[in-house]
Amino acid sequence: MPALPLGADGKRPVTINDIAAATGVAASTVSRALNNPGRVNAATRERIEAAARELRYVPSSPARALSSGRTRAIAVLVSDVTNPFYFGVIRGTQQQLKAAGYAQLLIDTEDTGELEAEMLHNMRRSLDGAILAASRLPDKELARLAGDIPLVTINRNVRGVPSAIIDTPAGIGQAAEHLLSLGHRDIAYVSGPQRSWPNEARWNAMHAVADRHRLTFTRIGPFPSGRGSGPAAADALLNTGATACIVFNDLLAIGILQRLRERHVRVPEDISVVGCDDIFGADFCHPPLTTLTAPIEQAGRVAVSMLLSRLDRTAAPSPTTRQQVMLPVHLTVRGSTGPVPRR
Amino acid sequence: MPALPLGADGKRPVTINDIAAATGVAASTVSRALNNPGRVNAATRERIEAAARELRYVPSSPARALSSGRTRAIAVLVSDVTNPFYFGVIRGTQQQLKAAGYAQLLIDTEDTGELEAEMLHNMRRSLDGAILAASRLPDKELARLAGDIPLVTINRNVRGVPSAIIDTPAGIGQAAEHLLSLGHRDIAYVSGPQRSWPNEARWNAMHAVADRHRLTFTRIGPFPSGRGSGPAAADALLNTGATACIVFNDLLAIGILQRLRERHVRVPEDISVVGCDDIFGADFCHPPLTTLTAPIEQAGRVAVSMLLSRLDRTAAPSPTTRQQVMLPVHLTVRGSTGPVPRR
DNA sequence: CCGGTGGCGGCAATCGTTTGCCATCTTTTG
DNA sequence: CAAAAGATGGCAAACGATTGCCGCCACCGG
Repeated sequence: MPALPLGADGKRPVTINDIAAATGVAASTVSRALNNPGRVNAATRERIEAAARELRYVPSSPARALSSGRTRAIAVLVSDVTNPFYFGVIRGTQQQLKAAGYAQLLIDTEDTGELEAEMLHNMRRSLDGAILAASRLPDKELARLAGDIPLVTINRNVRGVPSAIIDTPAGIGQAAEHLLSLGHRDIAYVSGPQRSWPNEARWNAMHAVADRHRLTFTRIGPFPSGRGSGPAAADALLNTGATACIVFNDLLAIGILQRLRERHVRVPEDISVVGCDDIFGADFCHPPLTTLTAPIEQAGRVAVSMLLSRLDRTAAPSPTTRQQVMLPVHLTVRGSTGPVPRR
Repeated sequence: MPALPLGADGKRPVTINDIAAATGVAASTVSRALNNPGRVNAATRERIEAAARELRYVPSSPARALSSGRTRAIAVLVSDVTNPFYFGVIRGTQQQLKAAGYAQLLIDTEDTGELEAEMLHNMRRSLDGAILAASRLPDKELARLAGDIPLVTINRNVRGVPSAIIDTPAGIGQAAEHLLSLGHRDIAYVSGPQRSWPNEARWNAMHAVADRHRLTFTRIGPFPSGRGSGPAAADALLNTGATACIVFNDLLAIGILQRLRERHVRVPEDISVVGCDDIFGADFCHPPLTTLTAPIEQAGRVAVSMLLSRLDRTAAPSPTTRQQVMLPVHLTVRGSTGPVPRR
């Protein structure tokens, strides 16, 4: 006999066969009664269901996965579980997955593309699909992996891979207008990680605004997107002489705020700071951060919906579901932005 | 034929049999070569390994789980994924699990004991064990579940269930002494959720300090442990006339800080506030929060180690591993505490 | 009265591994 | 040199479900 049953308390877990024996039907009938109700007589089905309840039967997901090929597990890959941005993603996906009866496997890729690809490849067999929040993988490899296993990305636009995109670039427009209306002309973009797709998109959006107003915005960075990069970023920022900045994300912005405070640069009197995402903490840091509020949880939910709808569909291409869902953001003005300082 | 293989791109996933065929040995030998290297001749093993690499073989975890009874998956149950306290837990467990080759299943119990018990029961078959961070279950039921499936708790002391305990109560002593030395005599404890075990432990510790100094501390609450409870808690706090408080956790403390600010009560000039846990944000809220710094990630890592060591051990009771690991905390003094106001 | 049809249930194969047991061959030992 | 012991590999039975296919029975229409 292989490994002893989990319980350790002697009783072997209840299987479909126990129910079959208890009700005097075949195991196959039990399986059908439980999964495919229409296929079996109402009376026997009820007897079976009663027995199942009685014996506290719980189906074995490995066994089910083995024979059906579906594991009812979805992986959610984030580049760093401690980044509060992902809290929203985790929560949103968790909610929707639970509602659909799927398990959520959380994977931290530690910001490296190799680990990401490797984990994905290794778990391929035990997953029905995966959601990639902030993938660091090159487009090509991403497309290849999407052939291996159903994928949905968040904030990453790759041809052939469905995705939920938070339209922060559009918000950048609002943020820039906000700063311009306050009189700022020298605005800097504080860049996040180099391989990050949203990072490029945000800078492009800023650049477009600059062009429209016949201005030139500067860009500094790249910086890793943690609070730890705050000091370096803040110092670089001060060097540019800009009176305002838009920062890749709130985490970095908060780090900058802290450093500016240390250096006795007043925010917003001396310099205005705008973040992106509106993460936990953006409202109670000091000063409270003006930021682009992103519907992060919603993005998680949408990503799950897209993935599940792709799984249900029996390999039909289905033109009904969109391949890209764009989610709007809005500017939330708090205390970190103000009028341009007079020279 | 049941459900089509995942790939959708035609190629059936590589199995152990493909390797067997490629190398001219039996499937069982392949299995042994890969899992039990000593059991098979070095030369053939190498041939097998080469073939496995060549074919990019990845074992099917469901199949493995089915026959071996072990899934190599561990659930981590938290009561609310958005509570930053759990970020540390999630990260700590994630690290250690990944290192040991286990998958992490994250489950949000939404703060209800029923859901917690139900999820645990339903997933029992597909898990090797579970880590309960902040269980809301009664001791008795917890002990029962521990018979079903290997369990380790964090911050919860139940006879027979191993646990990693963060010794916040000891820290409470430090915090209280800190406040006493600043001249405070009227100190309140702002209570967290009623069913929370650490909550009681913290209050008991405070009570003990009060007794030692022949003082009486007041207790207000219970409050749900979110920032949303801040206003109610702050208002109740002001009613007590206390000049300082120790709050169940940082999240609630930050909520209180915000409300006090709204009501133009100055911190720490009018009232001092101490939190617990030192979560993300405690250092950059306003004013920065004096708090008990808890080794949360470490708790997660320790919990995983305890669990895994229990799993490895072939059902031996093993007196070597401790059943309780106590982790020390320390007081981190920041800006939210100061001398007692003069009347 | 007979063939067709549909409802219902059982049989058995299958999913991909692990593992107990046995067969063979090689070594060691007394 | 025979017998015991060890090394190595194969066979086949699990593990617990799902599902294609077949058989039985009842009912229906012509």
